[in-house]
Amino acid sequence: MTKNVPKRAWGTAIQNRDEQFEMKRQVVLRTAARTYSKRGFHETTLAEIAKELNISKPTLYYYFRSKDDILFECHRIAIEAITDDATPLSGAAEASGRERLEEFLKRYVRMVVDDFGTCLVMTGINALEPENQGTVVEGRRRINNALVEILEDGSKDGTLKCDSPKVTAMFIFGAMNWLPQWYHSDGSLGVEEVTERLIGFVMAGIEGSGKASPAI
Amino acid sequence: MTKNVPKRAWGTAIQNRDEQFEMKRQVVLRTAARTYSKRGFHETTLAEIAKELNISKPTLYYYFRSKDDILFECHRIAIEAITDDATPLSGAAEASGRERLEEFLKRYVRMVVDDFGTCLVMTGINALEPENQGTVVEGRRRINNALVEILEDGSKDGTLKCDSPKVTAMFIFGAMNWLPQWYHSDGSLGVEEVTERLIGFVMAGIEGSGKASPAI
DNA sequence: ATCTTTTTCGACTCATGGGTCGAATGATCG
DNA sequence: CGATCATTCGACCCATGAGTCGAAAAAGAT
Repeated sequence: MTKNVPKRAWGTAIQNRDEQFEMKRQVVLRTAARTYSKRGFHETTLAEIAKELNISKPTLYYYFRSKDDILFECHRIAIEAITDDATPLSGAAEASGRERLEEFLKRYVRMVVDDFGTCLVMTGINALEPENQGTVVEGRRRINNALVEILEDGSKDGTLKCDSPKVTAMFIFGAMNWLPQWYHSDGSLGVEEVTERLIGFVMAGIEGSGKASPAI
Repeated sequence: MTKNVPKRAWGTAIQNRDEQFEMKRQVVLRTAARTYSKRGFHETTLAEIAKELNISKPTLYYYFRSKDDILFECHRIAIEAITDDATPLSGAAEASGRERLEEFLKRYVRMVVDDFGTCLVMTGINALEPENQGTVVEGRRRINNALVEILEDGSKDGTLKCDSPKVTAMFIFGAMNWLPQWYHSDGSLGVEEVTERLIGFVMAGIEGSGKASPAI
């Protein structure tokens, strides 16, 4: 049952039809993700996206079923970028909690700073149709659990002193999900530096989120 | 030039017309803020809000100019809740940076957990008409600066060891602005407890956001 | 060159929901 | 008890933008 893969002239540099199709889809998605993030989903019209790409609105419908569909794909890509990576979500089992946490933070920041991640975080799920909402919520839940798990494991192996991992996880996600609101990769501040500072902030913060603060 | 304040029967318990008017406005705003937050601004129709209150859509227009206007008012109230409080935004001048930070966090959390604060954080500014957008952005900028200032002052007086206050401030706002996404005041976790943990997290985290994290 | 399939778009449809109008109802006052 | 003002709503208007259709152009295939 070997697939009938056609020999092609020009080698692999020049794409065949299917590749072109897929490529165009990707371009639409990136453009959409950026515009959705910048101007908001409902404020963005398909005509706008089409214009940006110098194509017509019906052409968009040749590649996607609906406006929601485009948004959903953006979300899916972002979630997949973390979920389906080579390494499992909660990191290599043999690594310490602290190491796995650092790795997780790096990956998440990388994701959230990218067009699709930014889109995931900045456009709510409200716009999605119910069925797709479920999928996205489920994906986010898994990412969520992964972090909580890491924090718990870190507490057990002693590399992270963290009681109330659930609450702490939320603080951490908050700090990261807010990134797209202020961080612009073309600014003077590099992603690496921000990531470093975030890691520092979180690592130190974890110790503090358990202790009661001094009496008021 | 004393204002002609009319004597009223029934004392102050029963409201006069102006008070009723204002009261009804408030009720609309609260309902709108909640619905906007829960379902999203664009997913919410005015008919819906009207129905929830057992009134008709045109009646809403007797109290507000437009759908945007309602949203704007919600944002305004939230911002005012912090900005126009008795104490100045950056806290009493004689207090230490650390004390002022704690106070700021408490006030901000209180605000963001309230209906209007939640609405401010969860509905983007994209929906607002340009002019109002400016006002809201300006308000948020001032709150932003207040926190940065506190962090800077804390570094100077030695009660907070924080270089890069701007980045740190963003982490902090992120952690707090994410609260409405997961925290529900009717759950088992009290606002006070969350606030305590947040303060702990932030206080400890600040120290860490300067230090470079250990090499990988 | 001609036939087939893929890709594109001009010109539509149409549901939705924000916003308006004028008339009806209710309160207040002299 | 009218006269006046505040409040409410049923019925309407209408701009907008998502989505469709059928036909034309482009790209391959034979």
